[in-house]
Amino acid sequence: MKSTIPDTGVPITPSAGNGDRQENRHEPSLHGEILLRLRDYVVEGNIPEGARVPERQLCEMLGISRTPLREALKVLAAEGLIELLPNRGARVRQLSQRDLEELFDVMAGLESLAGRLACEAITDAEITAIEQLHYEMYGHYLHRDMHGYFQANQRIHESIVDAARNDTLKIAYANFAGRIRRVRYSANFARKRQRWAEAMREHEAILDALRRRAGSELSDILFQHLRNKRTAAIEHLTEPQEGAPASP
Amino acid sequence: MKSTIPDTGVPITPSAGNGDRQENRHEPSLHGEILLRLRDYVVEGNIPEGARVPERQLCEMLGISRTPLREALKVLAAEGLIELLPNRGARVRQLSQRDLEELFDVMAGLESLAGRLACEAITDAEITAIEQLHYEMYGHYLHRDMHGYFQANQRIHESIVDAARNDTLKIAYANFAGRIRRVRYSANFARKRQRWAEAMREHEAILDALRRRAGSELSDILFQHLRNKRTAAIEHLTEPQEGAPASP
DNA sequence: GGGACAAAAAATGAATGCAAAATGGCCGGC
DNA sequence: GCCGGCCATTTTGCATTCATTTTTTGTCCC
Repeated sequence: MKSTIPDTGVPITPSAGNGDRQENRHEPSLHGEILLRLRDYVVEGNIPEGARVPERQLCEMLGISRTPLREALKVLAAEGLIELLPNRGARVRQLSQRDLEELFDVMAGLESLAGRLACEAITDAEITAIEQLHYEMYGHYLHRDMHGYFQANQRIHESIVDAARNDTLKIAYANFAGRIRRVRYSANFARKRQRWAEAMREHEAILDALRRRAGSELSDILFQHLRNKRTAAIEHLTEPQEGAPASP
Repeated sequence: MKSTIPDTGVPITPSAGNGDRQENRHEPSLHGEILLRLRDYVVEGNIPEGARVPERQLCEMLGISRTPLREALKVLAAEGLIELLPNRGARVRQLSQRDLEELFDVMAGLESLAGRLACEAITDAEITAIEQLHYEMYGHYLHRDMHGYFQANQRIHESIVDAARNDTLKIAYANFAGRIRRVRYSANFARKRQRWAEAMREHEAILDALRRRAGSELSDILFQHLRNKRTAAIEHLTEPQEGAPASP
């Protein structure tokens, strides 16, 4: 069992992931490329939590020298994905339960904001598109298709963020979403039947408020929706035997 | 008029500023020290917007080599304070009006969230302390003491964020606050009499909702409060001749 | 005299080298 | 037999050096 990073030649996902971060619009620089690849690599959970990330190994793996790697590590540390212990290297950040609660709440706040802003500017066409996604998601729900449900769900929330017409918010949202991506996955997969139905009802309410452009109301609903997600996720973490994790 | 950074020996404020950023709890490392100093230096507006920040000059100024400086620059770029043009160095980021609007809205969302969370956990003592600050601020308002008013105002908003019991939110809030600090200053100093009175009324409503632990309501009020601030700030920027900027 | 091209100069991006601190193993002591 | 201190090795942090790109300047031609 490899407890650290494999040293095969350049195995990291070829940076085709998100691609729309802060300053990374067109990245010819080695440092930027490394940053994107490392971020994806960490976000996707390729390194166990709390594991040491030796610079040397990463350098060999990426085929670069330590300078650009260290620059990328500093940025990732600033983003909260890893932590740098003085003279003792970088570790993948361990998220305590408290950290997760905080992150979920911040995400809730950002989505809540997104909903409020979206009500100011969203077009009927965009709402129709979200309705489309909603029905799609409902289909996955009926078929008990967790994966499809999860993806449609993600796209709905992304659509709301997009409709907010605020790139700064979008970037911040993506940043925080990255930090809890692993947990969100497992939380969704571990969703119990009851919570699932509840989530569907909440999404109905979200759509309703969005149609009426009721910003303040939508803000409340989205916050509570994320709060409930948080509760489900934390419950899953503390009692993982209850919800049977789906075979991935 | 020095349009760039002075080259006197180590003139940057000696890092005694905030001190509670992300990973910077106890920073014996040179890179961390440089990061704090550079961040303060930029946030305080010592470099004109859009100005080139030559590495060489900064290195001489700080008495260090280029490696830790470049690491700090990458982090500042990730934070959105500066931007790195490929092969053409670092510039202080120019904030367009749209950028400012977006930033204010995100701040509004974070404060809105902070208010909501604060209602869940705030103690009577904390509310009393905020009331205290409120009366202090009111005194400054009566005496037309802009500076005192501004400081009390800041402390009230900080207190609400503290009461949210969410360090992740606090860090994000500080990060965004740093980006618009200069503008916030001038916006507050340019505040017209009418807006000032309005802000006081809004603060009354904030306190009222806080006392009643009305999270959802407080969330709305705080968002609108920041929205109004945003409007005032943008107006000031587009018609700077109306509000007479204070002497400093 | 003005504009375009080219070469020099400077600055950036990345790699390497060196000192200090940490990790791990070993030996001696209890 | 177990624990603590000491030394070798590894790793980190920073400085220095090398290569590439940009910018400037000088010159030539129109």
